[in-house]
Amino acid sequence: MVAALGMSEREIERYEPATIEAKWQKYWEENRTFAAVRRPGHPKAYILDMFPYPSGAGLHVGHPEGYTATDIMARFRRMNGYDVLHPMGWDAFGLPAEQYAIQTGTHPRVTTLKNIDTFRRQLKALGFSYDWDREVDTTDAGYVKWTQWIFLQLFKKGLAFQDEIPVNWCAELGTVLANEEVIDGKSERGGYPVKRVPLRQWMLRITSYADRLDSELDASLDWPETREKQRHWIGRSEGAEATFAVDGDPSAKITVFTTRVDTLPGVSYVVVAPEHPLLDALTTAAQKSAVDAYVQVARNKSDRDRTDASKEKSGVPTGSFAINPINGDKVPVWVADYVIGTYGTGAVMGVPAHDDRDHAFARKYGLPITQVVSPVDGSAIDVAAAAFTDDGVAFRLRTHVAIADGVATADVKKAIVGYLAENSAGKARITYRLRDWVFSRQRYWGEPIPVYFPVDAAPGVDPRADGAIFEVRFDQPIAVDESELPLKLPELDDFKPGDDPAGPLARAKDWRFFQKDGKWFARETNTMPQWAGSCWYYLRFIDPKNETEIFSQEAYDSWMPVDLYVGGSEHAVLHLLYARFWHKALFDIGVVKHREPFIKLVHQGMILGEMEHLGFKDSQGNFVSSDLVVENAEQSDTYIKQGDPEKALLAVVKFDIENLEKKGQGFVLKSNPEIRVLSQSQKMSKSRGNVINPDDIIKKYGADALRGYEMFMGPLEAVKPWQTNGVEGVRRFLDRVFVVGTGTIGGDLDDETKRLLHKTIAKVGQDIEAMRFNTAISAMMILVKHLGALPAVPKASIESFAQILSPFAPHLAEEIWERLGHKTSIALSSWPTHDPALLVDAEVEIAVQVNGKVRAAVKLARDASEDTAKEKGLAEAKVAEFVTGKTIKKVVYVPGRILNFIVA
RNA sequence: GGUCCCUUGGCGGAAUGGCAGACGCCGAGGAUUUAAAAUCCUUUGCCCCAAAGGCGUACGGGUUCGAGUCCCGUAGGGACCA
Repeated sequence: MVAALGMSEREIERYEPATIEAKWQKYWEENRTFAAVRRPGHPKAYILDMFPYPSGAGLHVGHPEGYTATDIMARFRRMNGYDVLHPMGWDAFGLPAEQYAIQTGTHPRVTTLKNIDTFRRQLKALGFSYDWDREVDTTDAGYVKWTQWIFLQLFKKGLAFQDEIPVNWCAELGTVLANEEVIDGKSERGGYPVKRVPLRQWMLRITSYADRLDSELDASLDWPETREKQRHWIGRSEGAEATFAVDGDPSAKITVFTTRVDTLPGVSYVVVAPEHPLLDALTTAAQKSAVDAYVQVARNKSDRDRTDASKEKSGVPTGSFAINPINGDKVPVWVADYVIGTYGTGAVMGVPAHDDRDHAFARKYGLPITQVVSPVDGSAIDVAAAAFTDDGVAFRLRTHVAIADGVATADVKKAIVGYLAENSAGKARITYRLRDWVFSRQRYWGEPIPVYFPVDAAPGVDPRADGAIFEVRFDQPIAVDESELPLKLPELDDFKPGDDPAGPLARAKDWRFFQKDGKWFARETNTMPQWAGSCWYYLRFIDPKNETEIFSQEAYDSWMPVDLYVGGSEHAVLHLLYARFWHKALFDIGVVKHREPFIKLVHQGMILGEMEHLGFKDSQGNFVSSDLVVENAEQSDTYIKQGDPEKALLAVVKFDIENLEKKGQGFVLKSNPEIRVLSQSQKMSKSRGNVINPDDIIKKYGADALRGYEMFMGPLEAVKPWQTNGVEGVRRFLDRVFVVGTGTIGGDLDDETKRLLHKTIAKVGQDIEAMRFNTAISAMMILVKHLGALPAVPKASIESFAQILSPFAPHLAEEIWERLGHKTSIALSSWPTHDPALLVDAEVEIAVQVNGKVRAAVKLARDASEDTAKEKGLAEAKVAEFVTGKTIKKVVYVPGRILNFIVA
């Protein structure tokens, strides 16, 4: 090919990404090429990445995946005349810097700033078109000020409040964790044990937004399945409350919540939670010791353990009886820990015939099981054997209000709710699974909560003195005045949490206590969780340096809402739900003008390590087929033989693909086809040693190659295994681009090249629009191969090609663009136009089938008539062979697509 | 256990219901080279020496002139929830 370009005599210049990339990164920075500027009359695009936590490990290959995708979108929009806001910043509060501080004494700020520098350098090396002048850092005082300001707005609206609640206290981490940060009784981060203890906490009343967080997740948002995940998390359920009178105690009433109020006539017992306020009153003298003992045990179990469907349910009778409001039945009242005190009403009705959990409970304790719902055929069911939990029709109801057999479940519900409402014994009610958000952390490295409390002490007592006697009036919180924000963290030498749940800030006495008008006050010593800063950073990017307002109205109107938001699906529920909650609260006080912040959401799929083939050997050195091997539950990445009582660890042997062959769905050893191996790609992790460092890839292949490969791997949303060979493939493509783009330029555009060029321009544009980057790259590869085969590359074709390449491989595209004689950045050029007339070929090749089997292909005018097509099709020898001597029963002809002869 | 998603060559993946496997990787053969690397060309789903032909999108059914694509069921995998 080089010879074809007439360059064999000359010194051949090699594509050197290191030189080109550094040159253009410097150019963009010096020229502020990507400054976000709003021009009248232009559309806008706010294209946002989930900003990273700047960890000490630096960038991993997952970051450039989503970041390249948004960069392509941003560059594409700019070339199409949009004003683009494409910013980057740092979610920089968080535990690792603080843990490091505890171990080494290095201030978290020092660690954080160092890590940010690393991340910034790495991101700049990838050539992303961020407006770096808008960088935000959640730990920066200028940012913390507005995080605290939002907290104060929530506080003033009654959305931030204190509560003494049983929380997940992790002594090792020295902090309280949110329910979602606790997995199987251990902390998500670190795996330390978590205990339930009552503690004063700041809470955010997210539940008061539950209905809107659910209902406003509507079709106007272009979101993936994440929408459903959030719906499940919020867990709206329509049901009813029913109030049971307590037999012999006119003052006591037990209200239960149920989604199956139609089964109220089938209640055999009522259960209250161990935390239920009436429990003491309900417990008879005879049952007191049993109930007390039961409550004692239940107290230390987590909600998750208590409600785990796979665990056996337990309970104790209270000795009292309740009156069923629908039929006057007397049923026993039990206490059981599968009912959670803070959920619903803290009490449920037991209908063993129609609920699996109640069924198991009734069988265990010998409670009656009465069928009140049947399938639509009205049949009796053996409910003693299993619960019938489907909707159906009424079955032999005994109720104060007459309901005939055969009435549908939905109508039974209405009739019963109607009766309950009329008799003040219940009503329809909607509940949510969503809980209020525990918002305080007993840590140092977070935003101080801008609240203080009066201190009660004898006159002259200084609460800072050792042994001083005083009381902090936590019941009288006072908001820090907005003019005093930001409330900065005190300097500490010792960041250890200690065993005081008040947190390390409690030790900074000169910071914590202050005098005003001669009276002592104490600051809140809890800090905010890491979520706080990320709840609103997208709002700060629009006006990041504003010191007097959170942002200006002009900036808001210029850029909001976010048009495209790309990030990992691990944030599908929490971050995105919290951010939506804050946004709605800000909407209600008129700070923002849109109900939802993120119009379109995309999750990039995780990049896994390279595929591995693992064989297993037992202690005798014999291979064990992988279908007889299971992962050892006690230690990840270790394996044991299925059903081995000794749980002896198997030796793991990595195999090269050369030693394996395909059999069925997997691979077996060539040397012994009975032995299957485990073929898998795993998450990248230090311990597995399969981590790919982007710096190494850039050094060896260039940033453009890394960007291109990550986009070429497959669909953005898919989980994909890394293949370093694939990077080499993309690098070869870029090498060819360089040769073509710097070779002999000239000559006229022939018709075939012209058509291919226009088709490619159109396809790449459409593919970018739909974020199908892999197929866009494939189309460009085809074009480059064609251009490379020409004796000289027509200037118009290489110019347009450089432009469509530029969102993907911006450095190389700029270099070619400049060598073609352009003085301004290709990033500021206009996306090339294509002629739609050139996209459709006048003549097309279509397949000719006989009985659905392809026998030949014919060239036909796109709009050829059926008669012409038939004639041409039958003229093909292969077609004739299969048609001759048979009757043509039918001809299917779809112009430009298919010709099918149906013969008998 | 529930909900949702997925399953296409040796690998990553393409395919508005219309010629399955585009593009890339790996492999094979060739050119170039003193030799190698790099590069370029050819080839590359399976069966069959080859051709002709047949078989092929996890498996079993169905709808359709035509199914990777739509419907039902089964198996396997993943995510979230419990």
